[in-house]
Amino acid sequence: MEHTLNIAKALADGNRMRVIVALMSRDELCVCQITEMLQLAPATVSRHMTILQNARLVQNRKEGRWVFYRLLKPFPEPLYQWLQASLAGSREIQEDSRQLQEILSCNPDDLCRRQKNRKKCHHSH
Amino acid sequence: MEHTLNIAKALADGNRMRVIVALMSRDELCVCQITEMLQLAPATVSRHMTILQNARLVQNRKEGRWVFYRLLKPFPEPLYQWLQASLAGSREIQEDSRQLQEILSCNPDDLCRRQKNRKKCHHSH
DNA sequence: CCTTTGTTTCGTCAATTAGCGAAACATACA
DNA sequence: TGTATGTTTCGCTAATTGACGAAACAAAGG
Repeated sequence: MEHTLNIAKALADGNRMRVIVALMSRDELCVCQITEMLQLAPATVSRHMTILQNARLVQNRKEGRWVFYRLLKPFPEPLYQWLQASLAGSREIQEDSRQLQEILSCNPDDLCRRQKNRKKCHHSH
Repeated sequence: MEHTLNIAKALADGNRMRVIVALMSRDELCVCQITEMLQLAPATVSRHMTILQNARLVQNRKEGRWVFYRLLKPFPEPLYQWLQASLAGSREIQEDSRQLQEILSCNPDDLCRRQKNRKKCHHSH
């Protein structure tokens, strides 16, 4: 039961659920892109991704300085269908999807620059 | 997303997952029977069942002093299939199933008497 | 009524978890 | 080799959660 329970625990967090659903239609996402979508500290995102990876829901691929995550294949089919059916109409998920289009339209470099600027901005407060 | 997340949270606990799986093959179970299976305090079991009910995974029916819980229909089909497939071979679940046969073989009265005896036994330590 | 009994609610405590910043790591590039 | 940059690990804090016992509730039966 342990593995099944780990999957349930991995999904029992709103941010992690958003990531999984995002990956269901996006093939792969870089950590910095996920960070942008969730609006969390990189350290926090990294921690979430580790939990998802330990639950064997995602896998990662390094490319230079970037780490890209994707769903681990084979992804449990019933789980996939459940999330798909349950969250298709969710406002938050749709908003994530819309924002991801924006995020993906610029390359990771620009994205990370944008994040750095935001950080500076926060410090000025 | 809130409802979907509530379901994931409801399943993200070993004891609650055991209850759901037990109800997948047992139609309905009394609180005292679930208490016997999980070996937890009645108050704790009641709390778990409330969480499952708020997630709309179970419903209850009162009969005299007893409260029987069953899966709420319609139970999300993909979720049902996922649990079925993932936990069919689980040692713990099989052990629960075996023990439930025992529990169900005596009527609730005897069961609760047994629980009371165990409680007295604990006090004597 | 009053007692018994099964369940739930409440209050509390210990354990777990999500979040962050700082520091460590790792990789590219000057 | 040194610096910049993306990611992860570590240490800590605040919030959440699971567990229990005591007390409240609800239903049956003397």
